[in-house]
Amino acid sequence: MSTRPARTGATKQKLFIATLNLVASKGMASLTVDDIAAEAGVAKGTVYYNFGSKDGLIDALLRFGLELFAERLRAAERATDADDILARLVGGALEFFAEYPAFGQLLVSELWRTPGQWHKTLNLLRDEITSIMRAQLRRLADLGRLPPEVDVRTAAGALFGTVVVVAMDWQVFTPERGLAEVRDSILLLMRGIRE
Amino acid sequence: MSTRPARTGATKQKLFIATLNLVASKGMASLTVDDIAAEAGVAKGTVYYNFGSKDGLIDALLRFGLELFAERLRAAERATDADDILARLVGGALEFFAEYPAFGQLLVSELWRTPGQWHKTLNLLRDEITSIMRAQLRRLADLGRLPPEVDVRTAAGALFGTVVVVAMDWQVFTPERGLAEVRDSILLLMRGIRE
DNA sequence: GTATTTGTACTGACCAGTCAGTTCAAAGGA
DNA sequence: TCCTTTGAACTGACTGGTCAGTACAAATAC
Repeated sequence: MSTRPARTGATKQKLFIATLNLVASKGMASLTVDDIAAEAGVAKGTVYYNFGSKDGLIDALLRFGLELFAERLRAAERATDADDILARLVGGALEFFAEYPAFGQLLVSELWRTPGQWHKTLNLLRDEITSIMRAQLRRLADLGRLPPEVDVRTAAGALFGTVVVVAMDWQVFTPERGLAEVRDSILLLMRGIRE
Repeated sequence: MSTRPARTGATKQKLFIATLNLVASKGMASLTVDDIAAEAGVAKGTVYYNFGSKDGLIDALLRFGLELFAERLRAAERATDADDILARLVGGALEFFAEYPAFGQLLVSELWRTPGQWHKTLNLLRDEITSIMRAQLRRLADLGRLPPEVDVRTAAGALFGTVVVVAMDWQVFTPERGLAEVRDSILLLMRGIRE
């Protein structure tokens, strides 16, 4: 292909990282384009050259991050048995949030916002995530590990909510806990509430 | 308590409702004091007379709403058996989100934001909510319905996350489903993933 | 007669987005 | 080899609008 998209990519990535850093330290509310540019060591105009608008930047960042997230989840597709499916779904999600905690924050604070310009993008990407989860839950159901009356869509939502909230709590309140420990708590819980 | 000046309460409530209406229709991002005052049919100065600042208004609204939420959850305290505990926790939460969907939106989009002025308030109130959940989950554990190795704190987080996400999805995507149906999906799911 | 509300006009900070100008590496002559 | 051109990438001072918060005198409740 073309000889050097490397340069373009570098600037965009610097801006992504700067944005995530600022979200982590100052929060989404006080995120200004001036700050992002300064943090990235780049002129404000560069942001507009590369992304067109602040919304464009956030939109691209969301796509970028959710693609990484989806990749982690797809690890579950390679699972061989039922226990492995759930363990990989939950573990993959936790891995992602451990690696990009600021992204979790960004995701959670934007996902259910009513009208933002990038709401459409988000719902699209959310569908991608939950469809991966739904597919794996359907496998679980086929293996007889999920009662047939359970609505897979609801289950996917519940799984997503559980993992996101537990991951955020983990990062914020008990970061000293290991990933495996947190993952196993969730798995144990999911198998543990019985009749 | 002191005899309540009904009038003050009325104005404050009008402002709460107006704020929730605007959050529902236009989102949190474009929420202005001028709009809120207009929506409530009140002068801008009145907002400042009653709440001191925009943050003061949001802060008070958050306290107000989370207190209502906590009340719904406390219904679980009156549960007699184990199944009833979970059903009331989940049902109470869903009831609340069905009645005040805008509040769910507000809650979710602000809860994990890093530094906002009212973040401290939110975490305080969040503790109130999860401590109610923790107490009930401990009861479940005492009744032998939760494996002793399950960390109650994690379980409370998971339950909270599940209910919030499922409730938001319900309101946004399938509002035609009945509350009982959604509640039962969640309960079924919680009891359904087995070894 | 005190507490609350109104209406209008104002200030000043803040910030997304613009744009005329700069930099520089590669392409293309001569 | 040296000059010229091209254009993509980048710069940062500037603009224009928005909005939280203020001021305050008059009106209206309680």
